[in-house]
Amino acid sequence: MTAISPIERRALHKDLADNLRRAIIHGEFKPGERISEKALCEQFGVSRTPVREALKILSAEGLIQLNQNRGAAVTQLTARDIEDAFPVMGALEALAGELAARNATDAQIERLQALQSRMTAMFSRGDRKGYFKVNDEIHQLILTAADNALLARLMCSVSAQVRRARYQANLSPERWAAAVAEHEEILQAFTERNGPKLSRLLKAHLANKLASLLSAIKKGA
Amino acid sequence: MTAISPIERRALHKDLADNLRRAIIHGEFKPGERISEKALCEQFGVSRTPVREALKILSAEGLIQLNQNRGAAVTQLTARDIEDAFPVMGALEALAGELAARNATDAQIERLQALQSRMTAMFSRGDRKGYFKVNDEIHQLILTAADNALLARLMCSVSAQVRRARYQANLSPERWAAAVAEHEEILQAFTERNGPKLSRLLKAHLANKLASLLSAIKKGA
DNA sequence: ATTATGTATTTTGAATACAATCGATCTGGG
DNA sequence: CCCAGATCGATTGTATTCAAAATACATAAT
Repeated sequence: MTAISPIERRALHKDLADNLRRAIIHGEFKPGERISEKALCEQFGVSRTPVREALKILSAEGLIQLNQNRGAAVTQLTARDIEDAFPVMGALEALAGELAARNATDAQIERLQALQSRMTAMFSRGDRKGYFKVNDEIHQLILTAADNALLARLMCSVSAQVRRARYQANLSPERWAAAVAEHEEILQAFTERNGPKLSRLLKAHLANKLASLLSAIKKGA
Repeated sequence: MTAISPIERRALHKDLADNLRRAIIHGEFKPGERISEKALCEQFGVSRTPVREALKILSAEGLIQLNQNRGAAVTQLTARDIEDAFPVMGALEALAGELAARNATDAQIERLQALQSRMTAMFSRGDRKGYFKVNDEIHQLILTAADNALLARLMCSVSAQVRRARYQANLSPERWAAAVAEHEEILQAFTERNGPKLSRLLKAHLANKLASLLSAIKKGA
């Protein structure tokens, strides 16, 4: 017997925006690459109207740039962009950590512990994709625990850009191992509900992550 | 003799978005008010396509909400929204202050001093509108001095919401006087290039501002 | 009288059609 | 051979048209 639930009716432009966003973040569209409306229409089998609406959304989110009469192009992440992201993400993550440590339910902390061990497993198995997935879930959980809609919105937008850089610049094995260790410490602080410590660790973790991204970007450029 | 400058060719949807954004922030569209596409078309004398594109942009910015098949409505600012904005704006402004104190040119600091006295003049003259205008210019200048594109983008988006609340909730005379005094201190810290002090003052200033907004919103609701 | 149901009107969603702009290629002159 | 200007194709911007959904209204049944 299937349960009865309200059937969701999604708008085309929303679906398109979601698909494109994921594709761009995952690097399926390369930075700087031009995006043709017509190509998208054929690819998705829809008319130009919803495609154009989706592009406007992504443009507002900063994932693509719209040039007058010259179409859309995936925004290039420069070294400067990453450098700018450092302090901003730092400030936001620190805040998220503080709020999360204060507001998290015990269930959420348990869930965090579970995710942490799953992530460690991914690492020892060498499963990059799985690792990133769990990693994202952890950050998502922290954001949920922080319980601040505005903060969530901003971090979502910023982290999309950072994730994009992460797909561009491949993670080095050394950095990966370090990241896992750092996450262990972060979890520890969380269970202690030690806000300041958590905030500091998150900040350091981020700084390390971004520094590694930055060097990778610079090497690539 | 008129100077020759490149004529800008702005896209219709961009113009529309800019106009609507200003209108919403200035409270010309009331929170919760429904926005009819047809009405906008007639008002601006354009077809629905660019109007719809503009609405998508504003929706991505969080100024309006799009309900499936039910059109657009100006987002309601709840007390919770303002409460959430507290720590976020605080973190961002603190960061902006820190960066600005480090990076500002002498010319920018001079300009800041000029703006400060203009603002004081507006206050003593009781010119609310002029005061807000100069006030915005000051915050804009700090953002410019901070020289961080990402930070600027985020603060712009968040402060748009806060400004919206400001137009909703009328500033009390006491709060106004206090704000002017606070700005004086902020300027002082700036000229001293005292980053930490600046950061602290901006944070306090913001907390006072938001607290006053919050009480006004709550009273109104 | 009140609730439910069917119909009409309005409004939004998406597709198509038309206009304007840009880039590239082609042509003629130096 | 190279460069300036015109022309053509392709792509984007805007308007119009068609389709689907939601709201409002009227009617009927309890």
